[in-house]
Amino acid sequence: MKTIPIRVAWLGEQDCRDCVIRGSALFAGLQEVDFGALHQPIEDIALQPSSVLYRIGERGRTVFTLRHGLIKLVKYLPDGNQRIVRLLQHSDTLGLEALLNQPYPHDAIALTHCEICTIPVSLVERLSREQSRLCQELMTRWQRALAEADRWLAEFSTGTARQRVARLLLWLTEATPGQPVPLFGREDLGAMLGLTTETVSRTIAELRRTGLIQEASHHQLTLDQLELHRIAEGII
Amino acid sequence: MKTIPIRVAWLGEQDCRDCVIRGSALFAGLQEVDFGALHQPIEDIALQPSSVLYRIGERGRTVFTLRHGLIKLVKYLPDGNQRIVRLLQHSDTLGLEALLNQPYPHDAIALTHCEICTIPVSLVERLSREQSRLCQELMTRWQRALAEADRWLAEFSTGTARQRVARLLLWLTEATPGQPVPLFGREDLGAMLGLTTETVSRTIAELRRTGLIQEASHHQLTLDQLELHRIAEGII
DNA sequence: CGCCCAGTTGAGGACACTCAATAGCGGTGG
DNA sequence: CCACCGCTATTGAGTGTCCTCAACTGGGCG
Repeated sequence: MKTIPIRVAWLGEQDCRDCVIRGSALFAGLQEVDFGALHQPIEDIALQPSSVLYRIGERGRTVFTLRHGLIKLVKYLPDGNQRIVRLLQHSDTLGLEALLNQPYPHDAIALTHCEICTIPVSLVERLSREQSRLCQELMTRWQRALAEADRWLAEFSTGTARQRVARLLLWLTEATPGQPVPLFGREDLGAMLGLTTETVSRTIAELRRTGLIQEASHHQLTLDQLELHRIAEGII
Repeated sequence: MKTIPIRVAWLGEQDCRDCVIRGSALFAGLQEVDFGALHQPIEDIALQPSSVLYRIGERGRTVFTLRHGLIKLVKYLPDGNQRIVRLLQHSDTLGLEALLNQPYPHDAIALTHCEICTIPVSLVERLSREQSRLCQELMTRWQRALAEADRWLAEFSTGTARQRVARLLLWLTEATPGQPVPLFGREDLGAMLGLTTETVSRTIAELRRTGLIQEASHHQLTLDQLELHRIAEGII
């Protein structure tokens, strides 16, 4: 795992510079937080594309918040195939399982350049003993993950290849409306959508030919959202 | 919603008779629990097959624990199709979203006869303010739901129809090993596996013809687990 | 410059979907 | 008790989509 220490930062923070402790999402609203006496410091690390944050089965003592970038959570099927179960974006939390002393249930692998806060479980445990408000915040994180999981099951596992690709592209714009959308490797796209790389390739080629997507710059797409929506919903 | 009040019971309880408060899973380990002054009582209700516990979008003030039976969580796609996102079994928790003042994100509908505990959110909120241990229990519930969701995404949305059906049947035996497995309507099975009713029907007919499943009694199957495992993993 | 990997494209076939007709089951009423 | 109805499950034929296997292309990098 290639990590580059940068600076101290916190869960769900919008901007890093003035973020120290107070403004944080997870720790927001807590009074009298004592951050002293940590065995393990909180830090902010950077990951290159395709580097591994953690592996399935590892028992970490760390929870992560994604400050910037995209991370894939990967599961492996008995037949050796892999399936990308979810993508995490800005301000999402990873590795909550560590709070329950459970091994991580996926591989977490960077898809783009990522900046990630590492929070020691011990800190969360200590604070949650004193501050019941933290419990609410944590549950919100769990809930968000579950809602995403359900959505992936419904949207990216049903319908034709065209529909699934369209839905995924639209999903990617949601986080950053108006911005161009990063395009991933065909293999990753296939693993997200339950399709083969060839099918994804063909589908994207066709969308490009009909002008619904255009390569603005290197691996950056601009979308015809209206038409893609119609495809996603099966109108076309 | 057809409900039949039965008796007071608690989250995750194994047996109802001697369950009052102490032995409960969610409330286990809490000291000095004061159950007085509840606006809304805790009760145990029963549901008939295909009756609705709650609907998507409703804002309930209740969390549920399934004591007995099977419940499907249903999502609806933009194109009108429905997808069963998860099945809940004995001792699973439903409606945790109510704790966060969120609307329920699915329809919850009974597949079999069900017995369900209803727990007012107000009680959980009050207790979690005092007892940090409850937070841990709640997170465990969230984690369990998320793990199931991920599993459904991996197992029931990839592979051939044969594989998916085999995996689902095996999943159903896990909760009650050795016991016969209930067989649902083909439409429900299709919605669980992302297949059409016809495909499910054909697949099950073929499994029955080859003797891998046998109808022990009315809608109760006995399985050739060994062979089904081989199918599930794509060895056949 | 040439290698290597990722993406594209093609041909053929397998699988699941669609539409449609039939069979089976359970309930109701004569 | 049987006849009839309605619903669900089954089965069939034909089609379409996606998968498989394989060849080819092109860009990035040593």
